[in-house]
Amino acid sequence: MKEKLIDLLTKSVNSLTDDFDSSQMLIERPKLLAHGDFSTNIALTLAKSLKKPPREIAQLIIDHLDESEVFEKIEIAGAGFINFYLNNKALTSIIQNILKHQERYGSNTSGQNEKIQIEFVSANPTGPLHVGHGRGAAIGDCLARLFEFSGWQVTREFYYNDAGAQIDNLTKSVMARCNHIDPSDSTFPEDGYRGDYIKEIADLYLNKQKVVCEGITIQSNGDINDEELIKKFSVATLRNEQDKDLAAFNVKFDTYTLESSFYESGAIDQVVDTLINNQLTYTKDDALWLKTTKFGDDKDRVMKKSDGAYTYFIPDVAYHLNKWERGFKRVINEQGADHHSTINRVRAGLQGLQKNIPKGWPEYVLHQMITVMKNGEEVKISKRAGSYVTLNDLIDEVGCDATRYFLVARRPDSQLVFDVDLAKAQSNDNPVYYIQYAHARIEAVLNQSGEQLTKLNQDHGYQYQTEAEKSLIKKLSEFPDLVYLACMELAPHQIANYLKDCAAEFHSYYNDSKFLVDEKQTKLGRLSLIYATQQVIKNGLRLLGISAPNKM
RNA sequence: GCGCCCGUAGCUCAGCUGGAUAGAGUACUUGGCUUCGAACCAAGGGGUCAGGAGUUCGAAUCUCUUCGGGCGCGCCA
Repeated sequence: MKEKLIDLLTKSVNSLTDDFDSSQMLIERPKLLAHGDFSTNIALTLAKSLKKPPREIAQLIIDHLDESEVFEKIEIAGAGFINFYLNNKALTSIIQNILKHQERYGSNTSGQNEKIQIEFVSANPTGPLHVGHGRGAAIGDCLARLFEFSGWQVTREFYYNDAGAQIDNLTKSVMARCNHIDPSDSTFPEDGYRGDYIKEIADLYLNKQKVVCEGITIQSNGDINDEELIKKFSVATLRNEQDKDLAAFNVKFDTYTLESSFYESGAIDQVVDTLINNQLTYTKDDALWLKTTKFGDDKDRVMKKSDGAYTYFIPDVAYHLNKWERGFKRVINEQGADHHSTINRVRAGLQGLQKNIPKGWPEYVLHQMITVMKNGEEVKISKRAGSYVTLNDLIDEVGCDATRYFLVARRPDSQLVFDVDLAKAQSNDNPVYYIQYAHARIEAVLNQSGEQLTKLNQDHGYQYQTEAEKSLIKKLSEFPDLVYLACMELAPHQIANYLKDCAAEFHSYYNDSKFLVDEKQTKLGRLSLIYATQQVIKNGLRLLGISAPNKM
């Protein structure tokens, strides 16, 4: 529809002037129904070069427009906007188009089946997932769904930092608990993790339990001095916990990659050798440095510490090289904004390998921190202090659907305040129920209609004329564009907001019109509209990973 | 001090590549169920889009600047 309009307008304008850059032409969907179904500013942008008043140009464009069967009327408004109003045939075809494509309505093939990897959550296996990880999980998973819907071959990946200093801290913490050292005790490891879950792991270990992670069984022997075993046991236990939480959050991953695997495969040594060979390193203070400033970083970074261990970012570079070698031309990393400084380093390290990896690769979506409020006070999230708002708690108390909606409905880069009491107390006022209610309400009407649903996608000849009807149809027709945009802009929150608007249009229509009327044509016409609405809501909710219940 | 993000209604937040009268939820005040699901709808009040300057037909949106908040700036990840 839009393409057709662009085509018509371009032809018209070309007959008026040779000097026309079609990129200046903006076709939009006006917010107000009174401004039509489509609108263009073209006359305004041409005013200067043609040296004529915009409204006069607008009239000329309309005069030169090829007759189209799609529009009921075309008018000039305001400073020189041209507004297009769809006729009934076009409105009906929008509905029929939705009913024809069903669960594929809104999808597109812009991805051309290219591979894309989305890495998200990637929490360290040092504690349960908290609300911040939940935000990452919700955003990352919705992005993945958006890309799938846009014709991409998506791989969801989770990266475990199971090597490095934080794992040593974890191990020491569990060992301390095995020795019955309380976190308040002065001999408890200074950088240790103090949460109660550490004690639970220690108890399991002391009771000689076994833990199975990714098919590998780790059997505790209860030996409180077996550091290596305690490490493996703790990491495996926590990974299982995290996987369980994610499963409860309706998030699944295709692949898991372990930081330790790059040590074992020698990939890290290779990266270091390459960087040394490319003469991008130097030694200072007994440490090995990488000249990341050559690639836009604000200072050089230590690769290898004076004690011989690598800093975290070398494994990160090796990991991303691995992603590149796996053939992902697009990689999106979803992570918390507190990690934003790694972006430059990872990209710099990759450039330093001189393997023709694009400068802006990989892409990043950063979500801002969440302030958690409880009992009117801010809860500081700190794994080390053991104060927590776990994702698991939220799912238990607020529900998976509501939690997902809440965490994905805001722009990733807005700092959001998650008031736990409010989310619990007002769970019935959560917008997600408003949307689901629309879906269930339509289901109830369709059930009582006594009509075969397959009859609804035949031409019934009904005239859509009320504001509520036109406004709802317009909203439904925007869905495919919106999906495309949300995907391009890596902004899944737009889907959430759209669904709320869409549900509002429906509820408004519901109170405005009766569907189950005697007059057959009216009944079929209206039912097909709400049937299409239900389909769009269902498709949208699926993109958010939220259920679309028929009853609630 | 330097870098990134943000500042929109009392509160929580939308506002698409600059467009027409800046929107929604919540809270507050009213009205609407003997008939398709009231977890709903309709109406009302509530704004210096943090302040200032610039760019242009046109700015919440782009640029600069001041102020305010968050995050990062480690041989932690």
